[in-house]
Amino acid sequence: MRGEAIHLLSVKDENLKKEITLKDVAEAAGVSKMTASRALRGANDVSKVNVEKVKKAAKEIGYVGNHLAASLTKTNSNLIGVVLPNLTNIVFSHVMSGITGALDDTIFQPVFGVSDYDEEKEYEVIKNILSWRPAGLIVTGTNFPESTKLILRQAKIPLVQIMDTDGDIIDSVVGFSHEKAGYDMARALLETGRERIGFIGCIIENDFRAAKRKAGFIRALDEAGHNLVCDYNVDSVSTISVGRGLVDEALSAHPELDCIYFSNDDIAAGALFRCIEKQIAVPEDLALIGFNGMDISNCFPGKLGTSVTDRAGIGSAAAKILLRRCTGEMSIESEKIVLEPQIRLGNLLENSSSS
Amino acid sequence: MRGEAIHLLSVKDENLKKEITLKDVAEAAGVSKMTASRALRGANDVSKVNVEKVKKAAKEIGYVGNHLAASLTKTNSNLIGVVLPNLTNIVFSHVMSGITGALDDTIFQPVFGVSDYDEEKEYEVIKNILSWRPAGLIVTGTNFPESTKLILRQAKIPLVQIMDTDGDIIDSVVGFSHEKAGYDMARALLETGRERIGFIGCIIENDFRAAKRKAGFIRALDEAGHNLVCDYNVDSVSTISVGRGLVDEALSAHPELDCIYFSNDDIAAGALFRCIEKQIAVPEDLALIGFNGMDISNCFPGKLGTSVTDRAGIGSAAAKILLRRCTGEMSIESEKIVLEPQIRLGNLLENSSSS
DNA sequence: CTGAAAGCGCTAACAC
DNA sequence: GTGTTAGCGCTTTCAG
Repeated sequence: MRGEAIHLLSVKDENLKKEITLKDVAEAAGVSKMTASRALRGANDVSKVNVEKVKKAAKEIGYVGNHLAASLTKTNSNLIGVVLPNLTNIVFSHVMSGITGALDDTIFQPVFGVSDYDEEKEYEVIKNILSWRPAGLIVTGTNFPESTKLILRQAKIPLVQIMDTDGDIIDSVVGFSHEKAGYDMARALLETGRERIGFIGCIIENDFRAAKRKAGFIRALDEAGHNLVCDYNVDSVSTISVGRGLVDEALSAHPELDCIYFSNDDIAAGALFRCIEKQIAVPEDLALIGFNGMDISNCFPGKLGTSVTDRAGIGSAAAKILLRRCTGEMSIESEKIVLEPQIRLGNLLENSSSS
Repeated sequence: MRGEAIHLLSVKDENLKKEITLKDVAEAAGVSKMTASRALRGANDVSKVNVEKVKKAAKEIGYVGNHLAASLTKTNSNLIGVVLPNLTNIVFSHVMSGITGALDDTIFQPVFGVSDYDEEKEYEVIKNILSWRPAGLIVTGTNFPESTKLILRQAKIPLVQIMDTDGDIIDSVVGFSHEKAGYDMARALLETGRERIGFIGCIIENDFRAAKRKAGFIRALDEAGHNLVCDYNVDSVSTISVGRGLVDEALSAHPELDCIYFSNDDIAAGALFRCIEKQIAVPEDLALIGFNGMDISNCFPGKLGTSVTDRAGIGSAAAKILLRRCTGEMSIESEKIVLEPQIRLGNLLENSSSS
């Protein structure tokens, strides 16, 4: 019994002792902890001989630095917090991709949270991420409840809000006005002579940006003396099949439609697929307009209209702002970067009744 | 000069003093740091009165805990490392989504890294993430160079390899055999009577899984006494347009083709779009087979074949393994979870020459 | 149930 | 160039 207990103890001891620290590296290299520490980061004031010795020792004993401890000595860590509403929507994957791309080869690592378009959850996620004392934070959108804005401000770290420039801006922002994007597209469509325009969308609750595009779109129609011919909205995910179904419904209820504005490219593509089956000429008889300029918007080149957004560019620009503000002098001011979507109407331009 | 210096100092002091710590909470609540600490986590041995006092004080002074310091006292943090090859491919977004979903409402937060299918970079990313002393780690794939396997093993934390079950498994694994997936699909196609089968893929270097599917596919053809009629491979991203272009090329060079296997759904869909334009009957005259069962594989229901994979399920299962192993007794064993893809051939089944 | 002391692994600041 | 000292904010002992 006793022997076994001792054995267990020694095993446990071995596991605990396992953690290889800077001290071990220092001893193995025959220098002090400080010299080892300095040598392992970019050595400024360490002799070449010692740098070599330390790096060699570290590699040999398999030393893995402890960012936790290192960060504790500074006011914050080398983590960059990222809060996105969703990841199944590939738009945000592109954003995330832009962020990770910009953070490549830097000392920063993204810590990630998803809000699921839920304000409560978003608050909790942000709070949790702030507990890791990130050097900077990227959050999506400009519509936050007061409580969230409070902790964001109190964090006293560089903050970049992305995607949307319409609402409240706390610090820096990268994106564009979705209201304007919707407005501009409506103007462009009206210019091609289309007037009997409908809307079909998958705008889930709290997707403020899709709602803003729609609002801007309606505002432009209104200014031109038009209304939406029809207005369908479903709370769903499988957007291609939703587009297939709703375009059918819309066309039977409103055969006069000559254009439909969709909340995104997927649902517009779904509608196109259905129109191809029904042999409806797109865009000649019916223009279909999506949003984002994803790969799928080119499924049949020229057929779908869209606003091409630079998702990765937004993520990248946001991360770069943080890099500037976290590494450079703290004097760097807040920035506002607007990356306007590019309207692409394809064949619709060749078929405008005004030409 | 002197006055200014003092002023600057005092400003700096103010900023530094800014950090609100547990001590401040304790003082505000009139208890010791320890009582405050215990009260703020799930209090077991703290009087209800004190729990209330502490929580109230914390909220009032806007205290945000410091996970960095908390983690330093334990052997590792509440971070979960996640390393994926890529995020522009929506497959990995779905995986990530599954991971964050499973980590919701837990104390764990994902720390994220992208390898870009580059082994060097993957090694660096893993090493960097390990420096944050994560409680567990999720990595993609089963093909790692020796150096990477070494640090993975030395980390002594629960590890889950995802997506692929074919290669070297270090600890736990969630995914399926891509070799078998390719093999099974070829068998299924041969059973429908298709025999003049080609391959078109976007398999970038180090995308071991796509390569394994292709290898398994070829093995099944070989066993049945067949060869690939044609074999196109490009290193590109815009897969829809690649599919459009390559199917044209393949058909003019090999008009006898009755089936094409693609490396994924996007490129298969691109090919389908082109075939629709050319009025080629799919799948009657030409079967097109993708992989993953993404939304786009249903663009024209029944037309495309595919293997439906559960990406989110893989991410979720991997995260749950880590949760079990990080929170439960450490005695929990390694796990292997296989989530086989489901073959979906759509209209091809109704058109098989064997029926 | 509560508190005091010690220390997690590292680095800034100051000696030498 | 290099080493020593102190301490980041928290939690784990262990003593009340």
